[in-house]
Amino acid sequence: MEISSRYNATEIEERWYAHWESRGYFQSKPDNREPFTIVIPPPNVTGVLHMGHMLNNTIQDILVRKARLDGKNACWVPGTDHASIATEAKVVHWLRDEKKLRKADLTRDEFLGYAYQWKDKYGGIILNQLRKLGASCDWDRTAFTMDPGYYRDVINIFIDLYDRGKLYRSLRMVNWDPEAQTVLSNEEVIYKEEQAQLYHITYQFEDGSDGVTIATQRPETIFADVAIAVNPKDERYKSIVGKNVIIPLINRPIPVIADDYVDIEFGTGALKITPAHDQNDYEVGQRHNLPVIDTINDNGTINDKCTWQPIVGLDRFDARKRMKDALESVDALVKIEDYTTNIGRSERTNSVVEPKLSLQWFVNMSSLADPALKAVLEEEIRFFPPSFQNLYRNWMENLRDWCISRQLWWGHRVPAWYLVSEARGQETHLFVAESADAALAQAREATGNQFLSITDLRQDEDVLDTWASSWLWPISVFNGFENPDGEFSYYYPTNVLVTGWDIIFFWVARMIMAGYEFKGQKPFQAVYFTGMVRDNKRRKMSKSLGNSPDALKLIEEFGADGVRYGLMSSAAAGGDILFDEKLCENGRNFSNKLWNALRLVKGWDVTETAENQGTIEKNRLAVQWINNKYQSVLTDIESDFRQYRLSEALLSLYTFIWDDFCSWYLEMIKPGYEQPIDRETCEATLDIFSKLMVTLHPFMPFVTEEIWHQLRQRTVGEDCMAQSWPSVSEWDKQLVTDVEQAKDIISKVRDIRNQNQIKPRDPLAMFLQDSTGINVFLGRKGLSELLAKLAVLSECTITTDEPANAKSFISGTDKCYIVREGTGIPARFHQVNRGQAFQ
RNA sequence: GGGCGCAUAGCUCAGCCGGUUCAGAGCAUCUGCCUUACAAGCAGAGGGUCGGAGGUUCGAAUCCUUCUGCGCCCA
Repeated sequence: MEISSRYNATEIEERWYAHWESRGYFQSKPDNREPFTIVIPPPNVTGVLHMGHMLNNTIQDILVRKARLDGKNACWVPGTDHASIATEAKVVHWLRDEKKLRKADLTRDEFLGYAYQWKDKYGGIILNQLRKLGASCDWDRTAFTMDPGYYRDVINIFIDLYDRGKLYRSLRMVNWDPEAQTVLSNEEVIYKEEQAQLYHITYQFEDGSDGVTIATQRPETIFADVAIAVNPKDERYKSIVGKNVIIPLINRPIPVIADDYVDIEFGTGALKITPAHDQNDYEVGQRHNLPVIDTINDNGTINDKCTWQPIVGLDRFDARKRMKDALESVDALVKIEDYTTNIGRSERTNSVVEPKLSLQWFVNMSSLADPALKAVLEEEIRFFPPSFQNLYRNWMENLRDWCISRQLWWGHRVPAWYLVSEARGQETHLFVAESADAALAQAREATGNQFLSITDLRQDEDVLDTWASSWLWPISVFNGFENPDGEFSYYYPTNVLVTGWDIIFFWVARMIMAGYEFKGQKPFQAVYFTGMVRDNKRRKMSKSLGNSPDALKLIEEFGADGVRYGLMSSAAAGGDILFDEKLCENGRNFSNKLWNALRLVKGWDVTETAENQGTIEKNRLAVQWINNKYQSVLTDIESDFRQYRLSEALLSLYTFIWDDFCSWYLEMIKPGYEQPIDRETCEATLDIFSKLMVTLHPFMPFVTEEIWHQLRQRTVGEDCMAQSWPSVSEWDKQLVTDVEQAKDIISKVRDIRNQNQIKPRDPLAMFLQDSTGINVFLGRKGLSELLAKLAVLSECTITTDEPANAKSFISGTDKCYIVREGTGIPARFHQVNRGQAFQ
């Protein structure tokens, strides 16, 4: 049969994926085997595959395939996240651009109808793309964070936390995204240094005398000021504490107060206090019983609490532009200076986040954090690499309560009801319940009014933060809340979570909290943190930069195996990957190398026995060597897997296959042109080749499956992915060492050829300096034949004298001499060795 | 401002609970090859005071101190 000299990935990959699926290899059901469980970090339901997903899912697939080969009951649960804010933003844009609809003009139900349309159209695209990568997920288990059962779990957990006093509603300073018009958690605000300007503004005393100069970056907020604060230790201002100053332009008097919070060094040492628009100012205001004047609307425009009319209705940034001239007109502006400061922007909309006082739902973190912190510090949950423990601890020890309500519609609606009779934001009765009816029953009891009806209640409009649902993922996908004694008890805790370190707080920490809080158990044994995929300039790959290659095109070009290789070959756990297509090219080339090794092996004619005894011994030595060295490599790989050093495992396999198996072993046993090979060697070669395919399978599943089947006639179900991982046994270290030395000698002979322009085919004579060691070495059966074949020697003998005209080199402690045919070979060697032809 | 981490070949990194895989790998570079599996290839080669300085030790890339330069997290 003619086999193409190039390996063609695309046609082969599709075929084998379909085959595996049809055989049901990806499916898992509880049985008496040891389980190996991974839950996928659910991608955004309407997302598309990018480099980060490919890296992350390749790693999971490697671990799952390895576990299957190890005979474990491997279960990889796929699924998607509803991604509340991200998806809602996409739906809003879609409605605006294509349907010419504004969210504000739709009812909640109408909007959700459209959102589901969107989800049905784009949801799950990414899961199909994962199939192209070879991901061996149990697709029957595909979960979604808003599936009915999952939804119920999220709501019940809300109620449970509320009932146990760990979840509450409170008016607090929050991060407000004026564009999305929702609150954000601290983790959703990205702080970056930006150029800004510091306005030095003078507030005169009430009597019109000089006054105090403050520095602010936000001059438009002076109308919300309620005080000027100075440090009580600041000599400059001691005398004015207690006096009043007036806000420029509106001439409203405010007191000068003293508070330790003020930094004497910063700006002028005097600070304007604006409790509605700054977290720290809010706290200062609380301490001094100051009022709160909120001058900014939810959408970021100035409202009429601002008593300076010219900016009312303007966006806060447009308002700021008006301040320079206005302040100058009343002589209040001392100067404007440039400075750099950290500005917080919304992770989703990139708009500048507004600190804002708002009534929201919070989860009390302190009681949840303790066991979660302990578990990681005591390595009940192991982190790879372990250095992420520090980051984790740092965050866990400085936790603030988690704001879990969001002013969005797409998501799990807060299961709280209020009395219609009580004004919004002023509710004194809360009814937290799994349904309106249950809330009504509570309401009737609480009010003593049996005539209350559903219409007397209104449900909270908000939905929950996405992470307030995904923190239940490892539990809920196994139905661990409704049926804790079912398969949940078999699969949980899961074995390993593979995710990017950038969501260690959002998700990893919270899953750990949820595991202990709701199940009293960790959610996973280990966390493998992947690095970020960056371009070769170290920039994070992103759509906006356009530096991210199209994932599917990469797979088309290099094959899924090639891309998997490319991603893994440079991906130490936790370390960032500087991605280069070159890496995938190496992977594709590796597939091709394997393919050509197959072509060689399949091209041989087989005879029952080798042509002579020397060949038999040489081949047996080669076979023993490759099998023994394989054991040593396999031992390393096992150890690498235990430590999640997947990149190292792949690299040592790559080196072993390419260098030892292809470049050395196959050359050792390769018969001469159009010569047959003996059956014993051929069979041994097919065996080791097959084992190599099994070992490489987790990393490069497609090409290994294809070659596995080409190597031998296989029975139905005898597939590479369904094999047993080869077992590790002791190996003959001396044998391996001896052949390694033979390789060293051969390389050095080749180097001598190179340096002396001796053609590879010109035979040379080699003499080894007599010693005990070299006698044992050369006495090994087949070894001199091996040297003779690969170094192309006419003879290979031990000598006590240095031959004339010899080139010499040292291998280990042994001295070797090379002599060109007919130029310096001692006569007695001719007599002894002539006629013992090496092939 | 508080904390964590990194610095090893031209590039990307491994080694880092001290001594026989200790100076490594891949890529890149150079030399020679269209040698009947593979040019997506083959055979070779060069290249590093392990960031600087000091210390502990019989012995340091590895441990300690300090300096320099970079990165990250939190405020």
